[in-house]
Amino acid sequence: MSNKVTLSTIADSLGVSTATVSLALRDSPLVADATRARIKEAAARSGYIYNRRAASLRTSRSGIIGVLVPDIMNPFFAEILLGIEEELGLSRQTFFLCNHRDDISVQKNFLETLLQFGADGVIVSPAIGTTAADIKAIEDTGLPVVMVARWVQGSRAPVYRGDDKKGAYMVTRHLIELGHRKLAFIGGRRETSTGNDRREGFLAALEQAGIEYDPALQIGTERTRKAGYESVRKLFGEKPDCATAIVCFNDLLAIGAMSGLRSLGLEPGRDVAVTGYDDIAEAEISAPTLTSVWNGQQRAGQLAARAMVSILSGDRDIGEVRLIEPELRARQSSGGKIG
Amino acid sequence: MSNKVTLSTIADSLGVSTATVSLALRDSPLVADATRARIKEAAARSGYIYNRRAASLRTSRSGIIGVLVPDIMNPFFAEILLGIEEELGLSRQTFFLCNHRDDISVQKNFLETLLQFGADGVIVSPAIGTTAADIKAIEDTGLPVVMVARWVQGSRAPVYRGDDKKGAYMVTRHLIELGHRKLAFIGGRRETSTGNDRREGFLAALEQAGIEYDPALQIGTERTRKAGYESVRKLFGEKPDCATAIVCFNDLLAIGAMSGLRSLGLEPGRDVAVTGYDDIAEAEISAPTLTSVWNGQQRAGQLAARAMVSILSGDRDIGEVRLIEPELRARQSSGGKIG
DNA sequence: GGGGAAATTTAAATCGATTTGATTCTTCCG
DNA sequence: CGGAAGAATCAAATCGATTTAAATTTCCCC
Repeated sequence: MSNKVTLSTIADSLGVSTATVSLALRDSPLVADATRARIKEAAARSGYIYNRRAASLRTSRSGIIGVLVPDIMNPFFAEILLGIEEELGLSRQTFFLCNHRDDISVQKNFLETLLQFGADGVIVSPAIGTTAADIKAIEDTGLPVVMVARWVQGSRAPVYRGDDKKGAYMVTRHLIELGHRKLAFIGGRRETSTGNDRREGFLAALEQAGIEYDPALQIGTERTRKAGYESVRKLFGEKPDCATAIVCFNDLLAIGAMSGLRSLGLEPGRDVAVTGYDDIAEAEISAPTLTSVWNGQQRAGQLAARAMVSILSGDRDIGEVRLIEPELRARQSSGGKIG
Repeated sequence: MSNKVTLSTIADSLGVSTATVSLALRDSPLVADATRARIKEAAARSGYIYNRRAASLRTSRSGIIGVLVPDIMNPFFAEILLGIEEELGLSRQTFFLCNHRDDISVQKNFLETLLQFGADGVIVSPAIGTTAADIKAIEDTGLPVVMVARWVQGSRAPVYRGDDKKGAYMVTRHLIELGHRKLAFIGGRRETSTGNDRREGFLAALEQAGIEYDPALQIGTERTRKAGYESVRKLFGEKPDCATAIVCFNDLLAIGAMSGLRSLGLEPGRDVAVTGYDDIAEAEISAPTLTSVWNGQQRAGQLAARAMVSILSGDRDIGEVRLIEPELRARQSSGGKIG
């Protein structure tokens, strides 16, 4: 209750020095057990609040880790966050979250703020337009950087992510094996590494099957349910038979796409096959259930966080499992397993 | 690039005192224009990074606002965050986000951390189980508290939220006017103020219409898509005609519920009416489109943030529009407007 | 009981920005 | 030219915890 309890308040009340109090509270073996007990008791009783800014000013360690993601509303990134949260919680690190919305100036501002607060490290899924030089600039200030989900051409910072190209290849191949020859691809914007990689996987599968690709069937858009809905209405609104299958960049688009198909009187999984990517929780309970690719985003978040913790504790070896093996999850929407 | 640039680095290089540098960088009218220009130029050139912990140690103002929400994956809270973010961005405040997952110990830990960092204020949507005494305890440390979306019985901290009772009444009434007499209610857990309020609104509408309520038709569960899906399968799996309409606590449940109905061969909006709550972006593009209640969550976030900013800048009058008027958004899923 | 090793405790410097009261420098007018 | 008012700058204290070298106490054994 009393207005400001500091180390010296406690020290004075007990007739010891602040040095002793500081050491005692941090369980230093230097102080006698009896003294430690007295001090801890006094601290608790007086409602002492540890002042991190003072401590961190002195030690230049803040216990803060910055986490930047493009879109927390997107379950893909929300699941990454879950993984990060879980792992950082274990080592009692606090994190500052930034939702940069792929706006590079938001990202930049936040990084600046992190520096001002003396953050210990950054875990980032970089915004569209981030360059290797940008990443380098952060590292040059002494802030270790770990990337997650997205990577940046030319940067040597560690990245934890699913193998997007391989996963996209797998799901496309799945559709081709079911007999589809006219495949649309939605949401593969080239500006992000994931967009590029998944697109490449898609094209690789087509090429391998000798299918020529029709660029008109590729709509690069936002990656929201709404975008999926609208893209499908645009594509199929005019020509309902333009394609028999839709490969979506992610599950959100796929869910929107299915809704879009229905609004046109087409039944997803029967009239048109639809696949997603990421295998978010919703994929299992959509109607029809959604064929997707498990991408291990939660695991990627975990690994990235663990790597950061290792780096901060001085390890140089931060584990080399950085590319997560994707898994196809065939469900009703691709028509592969209707019923 | 040089390793640590501080105020005195700059001061030395220019042959002035740190006092002058500090004042100049903060645009104090005390320093001469020419001097200010020289100093700013030197700061920029040397890559000076403002050290907030040092500043905040001295001033005891940190520029940090803590924001706590139950679940960032839930679009309802994500939209609140959007509002908060937008508003705080305007006044260049940083915020620490905590996703407490309705775990009261997570909430407690985070509040402790905020105190240690010397946060200036807290905007919170309290976890289940939070008491007025808990809120009081925070306020007693000198941290101003503003609540959003949820309120706590007995607490006098300002709350910005939609009028849940009224909204639930409106949507239930809408169904009754369409002729429904057997209404189920999903997700109205009593532990949160929103759950309670919406449930009361629902019951009020029934009572007013002279409909007796069947407790078996009320399933209180999680508030996820998955829970909606499963609840419906439980209710309608055994007795497909147990109800003709489902009032869901929120849109997520409603979307899951529609999916659940479909999986049982029932068509939402035709065989069974479904309504949601919150009017999240997805409501408009689900198939069928979802009847919901606009709850103004983004606006609530904005207002809460604005109130916090006012409080911090010393205003005592923080505006009294704290209860947002809900609006019914009738769409296809309630069968009120099929086609 | 003396001496030295081991165990405790402490004084004081430090981290970097802010702020106040004092000092120095300008201006300008009588 | 003297000096008062105003402008610009500065020295030094301060915020609160950490840390190191030094001081003090305790302990043990001969």
